[in-house]
Amino acid sequence: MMRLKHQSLQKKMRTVSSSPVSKGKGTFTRYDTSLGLLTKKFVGLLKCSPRGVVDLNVASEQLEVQKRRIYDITNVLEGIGILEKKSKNNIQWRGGQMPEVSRHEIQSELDELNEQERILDQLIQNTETDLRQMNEDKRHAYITYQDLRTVPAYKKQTVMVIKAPPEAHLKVPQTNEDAKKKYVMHMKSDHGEIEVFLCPGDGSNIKQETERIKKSLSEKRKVNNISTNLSMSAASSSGASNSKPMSACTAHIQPSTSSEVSGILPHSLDLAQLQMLTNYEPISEESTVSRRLRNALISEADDFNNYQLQTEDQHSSGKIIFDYLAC
Amino acid sequence: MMRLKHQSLQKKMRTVSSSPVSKGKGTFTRYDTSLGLLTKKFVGLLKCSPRGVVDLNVASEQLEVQKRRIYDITNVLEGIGILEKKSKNNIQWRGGQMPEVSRHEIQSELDELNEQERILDQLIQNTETDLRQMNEDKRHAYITYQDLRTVPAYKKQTVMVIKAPPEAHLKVPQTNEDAKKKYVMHMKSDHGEIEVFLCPGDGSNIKQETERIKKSLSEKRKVNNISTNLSMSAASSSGASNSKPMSACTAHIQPSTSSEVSGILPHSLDLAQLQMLTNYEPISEESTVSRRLRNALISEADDFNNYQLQTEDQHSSGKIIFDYLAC
DNA sequence: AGAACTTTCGCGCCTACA
DNA sequence: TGTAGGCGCGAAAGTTCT
Repeated sequence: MMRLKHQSLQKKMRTVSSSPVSKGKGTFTRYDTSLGLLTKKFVGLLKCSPRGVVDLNVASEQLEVQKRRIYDITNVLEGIGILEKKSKNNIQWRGGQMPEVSRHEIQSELDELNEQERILDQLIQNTETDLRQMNEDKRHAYITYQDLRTVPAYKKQTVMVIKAPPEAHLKVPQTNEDAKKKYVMHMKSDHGEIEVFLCPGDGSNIKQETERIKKSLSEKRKVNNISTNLSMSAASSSGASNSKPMSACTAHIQPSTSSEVSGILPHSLDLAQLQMLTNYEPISEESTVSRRLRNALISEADDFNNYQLQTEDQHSSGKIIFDYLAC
Repeated sequence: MMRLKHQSLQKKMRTVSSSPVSKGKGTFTRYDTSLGLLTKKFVGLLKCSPRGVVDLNVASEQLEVQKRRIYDITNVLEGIGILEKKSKNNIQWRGGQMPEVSRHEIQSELDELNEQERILDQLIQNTETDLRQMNEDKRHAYITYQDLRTVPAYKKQTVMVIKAPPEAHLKVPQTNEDAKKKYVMHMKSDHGEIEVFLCPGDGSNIKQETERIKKSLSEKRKVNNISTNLSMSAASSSGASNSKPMSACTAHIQPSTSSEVSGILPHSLDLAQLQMLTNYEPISEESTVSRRLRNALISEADDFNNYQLQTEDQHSSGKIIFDYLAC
């Protein structure tokens, strides 16, 4: 082969091409003669060669490069097995499968996921069993004020415990002025009574909140809708002893019964309620929590749109209704 | 990066490996440090790297090569698009499809084959049509002595025209002493008569051949087998006028009819016979021609083994039999 | 903006090998 | 006695630090 000491002539006027930042016209960057680009060209040449056979000398002059560079390419491609030296100066493309890198890796990832699924299935199984057992013996199916206050996610929240029959409906509709500290809550029961317990944070203005609810309840009862204003920041943020005696507010709302406030949570809660109270995650973001709450509590009825109307009709026929408003 | 002026230390004791002719122990050939092998190693390293990501520095020391070499590899692999520079000093394997070289070629080959099939279908179609038409109007369904003699492949052959009913059987069994100039031919017909015409080459010993056959026929008729000796070289090899009057030998073989020799081919041939006579190729090799002939003439029955026995039974009940022997 | 490094890699010298 | 190809120099291209 030719021995060229310093032939700057070789670098003659290149066909003006280059992808990355080839500014100026006559200026050609390193990219123009790069191995990568050359490889592309080489493969292109291979593409239109019959049988995928290429003569290296031909390639060399066709691509206007020293043969030395061609060797670089063929050697590597041969290395990964997609090329084949057919004879002197002749290589041939060999389609075939690529080395299938990271196959083992995909496999292990798959195994991992399978194991994960298995574990989750196991957990579901366990939980179902537990629930079944728990449902059979409800003697200890209750929670205390302490239990509730221990839930980290509820620590700085205003917490209300609602006791209602299974078929009861609860809705927390999307407020017009979203993202505002204003929450509305509707609830109705066809067969049993609804009880609402306020579980304020420690040391805060319990009395104030309780008073508000009481006031609101007694006021609104005449109008079918019982609502109350309760600032969300009312719950104190200063942590203190959790072991103090239960302090809650209960609102029994029945047409024939007057509302009252109790300092003790009832000894038995409905299963569904228990679930919704214990099934929490340690998430502190308010919006998330409230959204989760909404999702958790709303039952079958999506026809709550008609709710307001129905209320009026059914109130006098023994239905229980409770509406709550906080801003 | 380190600048190594002439570090023969770099080429230290290699891990003893090498596939092609690595003789001696300490001796390591160029192959040990070849780009091809290095590429294999590199891919191997890639294989067990999580996510197919590899740090070039790590690869460099792991494979015990200058980083420069790694660049050679990555650049080429990047060129064909199965690697990707993820960031400085980091590349990532990209599975994906290979450039699919010579796809266009396969496609064109496919097109070509399809076209070829189309043409063949067309030819079959035409032939069928022609045959149908020909069968409807047999007025011109005959060939002359000239026609036969014009067929180049038969020019130096001894040619016999056989006229027999469609259901007739013909067999040219494999001779024991193969490749010898000895041919045997059996033929039988259940319903119609068999006619055999000899079409000798021009100027040759027609009379001799004819006489032989006649003699043989009359001799063997009593023994059920009609055979004749006929040297294959009898047909002349000196080409002359093809237009001379038809000269052939006909053998009518019927139990109740005496054999005769006619100088003229009959005016109508059976379709199948026409086919077998005209369907030739310009092949001059004798063995090929005879094999083709055999294939063309043998009909359904491969049970010709029983032939000799059957012959005796059926000869008297109106079956026609013709055997021919040439050596 | 540009000095000071680092990384990338074109390029062709030079030799193992046939 | 060439070819095939290892090998590393030194410059271009990128980064980081003034």
